[in-house]
Amino acid sequence: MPYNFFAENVFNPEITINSGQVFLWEKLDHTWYGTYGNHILKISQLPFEQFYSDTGNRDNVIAIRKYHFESFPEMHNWQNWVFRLDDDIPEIFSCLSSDPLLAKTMSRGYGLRIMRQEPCQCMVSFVCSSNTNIMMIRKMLRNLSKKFGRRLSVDGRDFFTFPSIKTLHEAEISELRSCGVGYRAKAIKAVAKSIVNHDLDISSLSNDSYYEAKNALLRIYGIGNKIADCILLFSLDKLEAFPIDVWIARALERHYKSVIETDFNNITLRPDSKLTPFQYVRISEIMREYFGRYSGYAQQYLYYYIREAEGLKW
DNA sequence: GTACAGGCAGTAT
DNA sequence: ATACTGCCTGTA
Repeated sequence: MPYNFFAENVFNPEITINSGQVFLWEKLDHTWYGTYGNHILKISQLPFEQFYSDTGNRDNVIAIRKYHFESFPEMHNWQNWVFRLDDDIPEIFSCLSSDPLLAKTMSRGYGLRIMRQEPCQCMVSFVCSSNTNIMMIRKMLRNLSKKFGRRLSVDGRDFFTFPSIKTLHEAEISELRSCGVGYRAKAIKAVAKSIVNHDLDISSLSNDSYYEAKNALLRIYGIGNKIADCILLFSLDKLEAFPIDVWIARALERHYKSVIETDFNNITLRPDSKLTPFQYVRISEIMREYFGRYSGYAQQYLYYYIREAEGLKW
């Protein structure tokens, strides 16, 4: 099944699932299924309901798509948590729209959300993301779930929850590698170990500052700047994080060169869009200052924009 | 066969 | 601080 649900509207048009951040969602027969740690989430589309506008003008018919949310086991009102419905999108829009490119992109992709992921799943997911592509990441995570997760039957179909950290910690490197994760197996174990041993207190990280939490993550083998920023943004509520992958680096090179390459900053972007660790930290700082406390949303819109603009294969 | 894909760690300079 | 290297695995 082709993987093409990038930026598909889930609640037309208020909310969008973005495959760039959530790897274990799939759509089957107009229904979305997703993995949130130990839970399987389900979104079903209901038939369109038609309304006449309040003017009573019969030509002015509005079709509204409604959705039904379920979870296994039951998690009350999970959609509010997972889709961050408390984020004030109009406020975020007004904060970011002083930048012309973002104003344009946000208008077009209005509704793109940052989904809140289960932290342990998020850590493992992005550890798997290094030096590979989205298709491969999805495959790795599906294999891990199938081998180490819990089987759950939903709508007569088998789903697998995400493996617990304890299970991953106890797994042999060779077993992890059998899931196709390659050399990342060592890093997966390192993540699991740091949580099991309480070297990393995952539950406190969202209360810590961006820098404190990031430094804690960076101590773990296999987690560098980019992966740490993804974990912070997608599971630890650090909306000020600005992960820079090669795509974002390309977007910056095309559209934000003047913001970055100033005499004061003394930075020169390389043509191949690769950053040294020092450059990463510096440029990330510059952009976080430029976009402000919702830099993470800016990053998501830029990612959305550049992948669409540069031609992409999913 | 080779290049490449949403990085990272290790080493040398 | 930067440059260079190797790394699993599947696809083009």
